[in-house]
Amino acid sequence: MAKENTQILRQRREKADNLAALGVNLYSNHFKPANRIKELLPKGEHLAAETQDETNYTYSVAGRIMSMRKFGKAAFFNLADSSGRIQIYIKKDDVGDEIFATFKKWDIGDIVGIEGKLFKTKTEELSVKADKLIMISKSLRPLPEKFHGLTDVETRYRQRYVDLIVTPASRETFRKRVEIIRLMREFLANRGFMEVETPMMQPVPGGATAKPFKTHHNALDMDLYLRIAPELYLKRLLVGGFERVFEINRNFRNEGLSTRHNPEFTMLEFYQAYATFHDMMDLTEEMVSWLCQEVNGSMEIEYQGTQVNLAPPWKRMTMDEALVQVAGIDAAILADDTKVIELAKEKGIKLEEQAGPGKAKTELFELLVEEKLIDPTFVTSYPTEVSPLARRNDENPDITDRFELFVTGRELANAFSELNDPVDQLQRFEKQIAEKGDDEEIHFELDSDFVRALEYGMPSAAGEGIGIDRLVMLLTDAPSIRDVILFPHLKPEGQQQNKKKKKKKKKDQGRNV
RNA sequence: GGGUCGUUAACUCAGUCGGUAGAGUAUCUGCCUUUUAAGCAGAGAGUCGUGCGUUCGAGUCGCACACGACCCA
Repeated sequence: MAKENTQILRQRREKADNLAALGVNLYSNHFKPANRIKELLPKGEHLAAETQDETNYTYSVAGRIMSMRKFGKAAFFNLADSSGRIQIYIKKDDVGDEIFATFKKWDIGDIVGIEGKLFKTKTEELSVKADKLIMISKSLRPLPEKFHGLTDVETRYRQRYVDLIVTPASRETFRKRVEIIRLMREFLANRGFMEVETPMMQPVPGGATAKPFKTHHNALDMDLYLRIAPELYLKRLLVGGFERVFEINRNFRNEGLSTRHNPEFTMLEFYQAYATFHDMMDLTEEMVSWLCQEVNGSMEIEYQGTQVNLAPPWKRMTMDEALVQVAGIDAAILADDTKVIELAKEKGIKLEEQAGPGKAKTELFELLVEEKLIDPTFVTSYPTEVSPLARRNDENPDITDRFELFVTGRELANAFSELNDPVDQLQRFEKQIAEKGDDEEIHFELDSDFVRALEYGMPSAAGEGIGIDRLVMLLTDAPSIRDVILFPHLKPEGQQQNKKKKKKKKKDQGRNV
């Protein structure tokens, strides 16, 4: 954290005090800008250099002072509101000695209101010649340097408000994020999907294999988990008769942080009755390529220096095909259960005792294929062994009617024809519990109410999850998930002492035992 | 969890072989009524991430820790 009593902060506070002493309200609340800056720009387009707007209309705008060029008896500064930026010109002769004297105490970073008329300077920059000025909010901290801006990523994440003030690219990324989500809702609503909200606090966390966060409800005196996925609740809604549902909201996973993982992340999950995973592929292809076109104006984009083409149709291949075509594995090995497991071990993959060929294939895929799938590729026919919630293929019970979507070597979506046989589902849950690995934090409990729901009958259906953060990363060319989350999780600043104490305590306990 | 790199003024960054801490922007003072990384002259501004150590002397060398970035698991 920045030191809190530096010279520059003291000077700013003094200046504010001086202004207040002159009777200026530093935090006034009555100025209502009649115009947004963006509206003004076309109104002055036709003006020639050094001429004033012939309508002589008085506009009013409000915003933050971004830069300032002061002269003895005049000044230029740039004012930014959420719509854009415009230059303001103030002249002592126009506003009078008193007002000009208070203006001299204005700083870069202050939020102010301006009334005035449009004109063009001799360098042909459209500007507002100020008649009236009002202080709306005095800034007590200096903004980062005007030329380089804020480049320290830690400060950009911790003090996103400063980042948003001074980094246009950052504002643009978050505008795009909002737009992507808005368009996604529009796309799904147009196809008859209903947006619903299901519990974020769940007594039994399910729908994925992940470590949950635990919390506690005091009045009920019961533990609850922050959801790792909404899947099991959305399927209950299919049972209830809502045939097309979706939810866009946060999931929480109590796992490591990286450029691709934030503990809370946003997922779109949607379910459609009487559909198969093939329908989901069609829908996904259509939706994501359209989103890209809408947001970027093209389906061909660059992600971190790599060209990616999102124009349909997208490649579709089974996991076996991917292992043969992309990883160059002999098809004969894939057909032989023991040889597949041997190959995985040769490649250095550690498999648990009970792991079968399906697990081995999936691991081989992750190791040898994933990162090579740059243009969007649907990989289908995942082994049943690694797909506890997906419907088995009618011809081959060892594989499921499932796909994952990969773009730029990363998983972007996961979908399948849903398992709606309650007996099969119960058995798979039981098997999962019996085989629970050595990781105690992965909380796997049987959701018997979900099985009961299936027993009432769930229509055949397909469902899908799309990681919104990763999609936004792709469509905004962001290298880190923290660049697309407004307030990403970071370790707290300045708590060294606490941590040290904790560590010491642990050590002491260790010795006593 | 492991490795590599980074942390110096509000911001962006220099800092040589271990010898009194530097620049630009920002700030302050003066001049300046069409500038736009305005200009000119001057000034102030530092817990060199934190702690311990080596040394006559540490921003610089060593160790530990914190935070961050990247890579790996």
